[in-house]
Amino acid sequence: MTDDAELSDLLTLRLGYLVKNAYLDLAALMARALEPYGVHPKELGVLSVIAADGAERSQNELASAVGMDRTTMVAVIDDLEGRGLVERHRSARDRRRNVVTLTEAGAVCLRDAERARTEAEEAYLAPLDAEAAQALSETLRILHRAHGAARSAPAHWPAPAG
Amino acid sequence: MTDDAELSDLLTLRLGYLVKNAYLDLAALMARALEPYGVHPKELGVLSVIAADGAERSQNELASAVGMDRTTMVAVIDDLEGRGLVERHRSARDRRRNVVTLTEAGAVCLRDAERARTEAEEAYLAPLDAEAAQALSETLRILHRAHGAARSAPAHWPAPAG
DNA sequence: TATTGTTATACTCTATAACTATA
DNA sequence: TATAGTTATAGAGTATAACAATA
Repeated sequence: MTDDAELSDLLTLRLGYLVKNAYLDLAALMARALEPYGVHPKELGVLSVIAADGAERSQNELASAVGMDRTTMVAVIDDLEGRGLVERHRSARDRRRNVVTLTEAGAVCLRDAERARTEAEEAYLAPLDAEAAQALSETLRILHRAHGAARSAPAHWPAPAG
Repeated sequence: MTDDAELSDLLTLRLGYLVKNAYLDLAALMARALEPYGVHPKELGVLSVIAADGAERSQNELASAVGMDRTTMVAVIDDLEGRGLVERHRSARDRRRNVVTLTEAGAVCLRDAERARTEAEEAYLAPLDAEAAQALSETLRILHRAHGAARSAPAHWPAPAG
C-alpha cells in the first residue's frame, strides 16, 4: 500500500535524480533571473570569460573555456554581436582567429546580469544554513576536479604554470 | 596576465557550472555503468517505480512519478516492452488505462542494473569522505523539497496522507 | 598539413496539438 | 466534458562533416 508520496520519495533516494533536479531547478531559476537583462545563462558565461581576461580570446578559446563546441559558439557570438554586446575582429597576428571583445553596452549588461546571477544563487541556496551552502560548493568543486577534469581542460590548451 | 588555468577556475566559482557539470558527469558515468544491462538511466527509473509498488500503475502515473511527459513515456514503454522487460495490459476497472508490469526478465534486469547504479554512485562519491558524501545527499534533498516541489508533485495526484 | 571560423546537416531529448477510445 | 494512450510534429540544444581562409 505504497501511496504516491512514498513513490516520489523513492526517487529522492537516488543521487542521479537529486543532481538532475538540482540542475534543472537552478537553470530555470537562473534563466528567469537573467531574463530582464536579455541574456541566457550560457551567454553570461561567455561574457564573463571575455571580461575576465586582458588577453585577446578567440571564439575557439571561448568555446573551450565554457565547454561548448566551436560551431555552437558561432551562433552565440552572432546573437551577442547582433545585440551590440560584443564585437568581432580578426587578430592581427593570426588572421584565422576572431578576437571577441566586450562593447560598453556589453560591459553594462555583464555587470547587471552578474549581480542578478549572484542574487539568484543566493535565493537558490537560501533553504540551507551558511555552513551547508559553503560545503555544497566545496563538495561540487572536489567532484568537478575528480570527474570533469578531462572535459574542462582541453588537450590543446597550455598546461597550468605552477 | 590571466592564464588558461585561472580562466577555467573562474567558472568553477559559479554554482550553475558546478551543478551542471555534476549532472553531466554523473549522467555519463551512470549511462556507462548501465550499458552492460541494456538500460538507460531514464528507463531504470521507470522500472524501479513499477517494481516499488504493489498497486497497478498506468503509463500516465509512471510519467508523473519520474517527471516526464506522458507522450514521452509511450516510447519508453514501447522500448521496454520490445525488449521483453515489461508488459502492457488494459486495466479492467478503467479501460483507458494501460497498466504496466514487470516481466521476469525485467525483474532480473532491474536487480542487476540497480546494483550497477549503486556502484556507480559510490564511484562518483569516492573522492569525498563519508561525511561530505552524506551531507551532499541531504543538502540536495533539502533543495529539492524547497525548489522542485511543484514539479515533483503533479496537481492531479492525491496529496500525501499525513 | 593543421587550425579557425563558418555553414549545413543530423541527432537527441522533450514538449505541444490533435486524434481515438473510453469514462 | 474530461482523461489515457497514441501519433505526428516542432522546438531546443548540441554535435559532426565539409569547406574556405590562413598558418
